[in-house]
Amino acid sequence: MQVSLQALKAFESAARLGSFKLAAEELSLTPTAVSHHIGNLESRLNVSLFHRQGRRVSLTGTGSRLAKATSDGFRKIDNALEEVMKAGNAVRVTTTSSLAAMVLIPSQHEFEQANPDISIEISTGESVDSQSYIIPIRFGDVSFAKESDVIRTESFNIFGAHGVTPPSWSNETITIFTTEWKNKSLPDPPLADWLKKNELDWANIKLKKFDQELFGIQQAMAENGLVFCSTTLAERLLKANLLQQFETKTVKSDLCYYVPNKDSFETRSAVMFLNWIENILNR
Amino acid sequence: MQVSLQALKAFESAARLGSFKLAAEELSLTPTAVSHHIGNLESRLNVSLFHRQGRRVSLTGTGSRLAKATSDGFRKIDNALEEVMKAGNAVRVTTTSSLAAMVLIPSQHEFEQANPDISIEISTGESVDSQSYIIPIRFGDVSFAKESDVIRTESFNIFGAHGVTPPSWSNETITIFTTEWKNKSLPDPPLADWLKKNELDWANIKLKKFDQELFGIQQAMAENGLVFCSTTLAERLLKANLLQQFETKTVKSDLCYYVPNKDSFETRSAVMFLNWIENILNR
DNA sequence: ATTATAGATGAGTTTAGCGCATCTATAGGT
DNA sequence: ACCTATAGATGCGCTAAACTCATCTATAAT
Repeated sequence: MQVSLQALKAFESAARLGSFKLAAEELSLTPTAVSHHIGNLESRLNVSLFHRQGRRVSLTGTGSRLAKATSDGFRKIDNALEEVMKAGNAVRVTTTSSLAAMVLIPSQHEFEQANPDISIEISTGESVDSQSYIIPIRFGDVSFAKESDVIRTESFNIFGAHGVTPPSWSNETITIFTTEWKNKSLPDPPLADWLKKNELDWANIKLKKFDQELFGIQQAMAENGLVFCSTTLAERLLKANLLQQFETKTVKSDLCYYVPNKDSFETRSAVMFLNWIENILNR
Repeated sequence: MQVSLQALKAFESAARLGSFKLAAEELSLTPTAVSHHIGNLESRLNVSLFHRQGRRVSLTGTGSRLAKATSDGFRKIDNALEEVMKAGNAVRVTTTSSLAAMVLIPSQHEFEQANPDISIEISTGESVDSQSYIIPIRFGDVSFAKESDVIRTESFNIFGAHGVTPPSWSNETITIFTTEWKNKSLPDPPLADWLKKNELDWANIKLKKFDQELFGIQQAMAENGLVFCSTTLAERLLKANLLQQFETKTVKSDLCYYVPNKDSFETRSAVMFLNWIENILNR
């Protein structure tokens, strides 16, 4: 290399700020270092870049031409670096309200404790800017997702609020909260399968539908009722004794959570997060 | 600074060439150094920039985004640097054919010997691109030039080819080569003044005019004749005994050589050259 | 299978970059 | 007009960053 890049950086700063002292502050250096750098640059290029008017400096013609180019060049590089660093030290996730509220947000703290240098931003809703560096955890039909992208296949069961007495499936009329997705192309919750597997029928069952699993679960807890929902969402509440499960059997569904092109996330933080969330969901 | 510029430079090169080894060669480093730089970069940014496929590397998505920016940025800077360095290590001059042929070109070698790191390009003709970094040595009316720009005021005299017998001004008819500028706004050579100062008259004088002093001088030498020209151009030929001067007195003229905005040239080489040529012309 | 090559890794060495002390010139206040 | 405070220049010594060397691994080529 003919000239040092650090010298150019010092020059760029000094040129932009019109002062070696200010440049030194910006770069966390002493004015001495800046002076050395610029002197070095001038002698290597055989050009004077600043007019020295006693204790004041001003750019020469050549100096300002060079300053234009260095400023533009370094700005371009700095912007790209900032982008990359943002991506490297934070994880931005978007997903459904239900997964966010029931799993991600409650566990967020645990992850950030284990990885103090990585911060997580969780957003819900369809603001799929498809902006690079955002990790989308999608909810959908398992047959539409690449196998390697799937992080959790959904199983369903009936859960009851804490303290509710186990229902007697034959005698009384039972109200069950369940979900009817807004998006009609999604497979329905496998209630029919579940009844079959548990050798029950529709006779005494009354359904109450919400468009997000989250709402059914909350309603069940609020009204001491029953909810038919995914084990994924119920798990934490079971452990916390806010929900209970009965002697019923879990059924698989065609639903899953997946991250499109999961393996294309290259930042350390994204990789850490994806490993972690996959572990959380499947433990 | 968060990341080292040299590491970025190494990354840019490796990204562009697709190989650490080639990058190392380009930067005159060992592959080890490039590997260290890129590893360092990746760990500081918390991002992997290259996929390592055994002994082969390829950019990740993030890597190629960053590479785009760094390549653009460094290219911009490098181009500007090259411009400046060209200006710093070479002098480009344009001037009249006469000054070029009679003074600049014959002395060019001497300057380049004294300043081995500076090369001179001399061009004539009106290709005044007004391109930056070109030094124009103009020939014109002294009253039109800034005083500080003038590097030589012209004096004129009669000179004869080597071996020609001094003319007897009174008896015979004498042919004198002189100049009539193409550019009519230039002051004529001060032949009238010269005759007056030397107490001679037009009686026996026959003029032959060229549009450049150079031609008159060459013609005089070729035909053993006399030429009325500037001392500036004659000087070197006098020393070389190719021309001789007589007992006549020199007269000043309103003509001069000047360099517009002479003091605005900031490159070391331009400054060196200007000092040197001013010295040559006035010694 | 064997060899040659690209890159990774760790430790030792060199040098570029930086700060300190000192000096000069000047802007700004009294 | 003088004094003071400030910006920058310069020379020298130190340290951390950058580089190389030796060694190791994986893989492409033959």
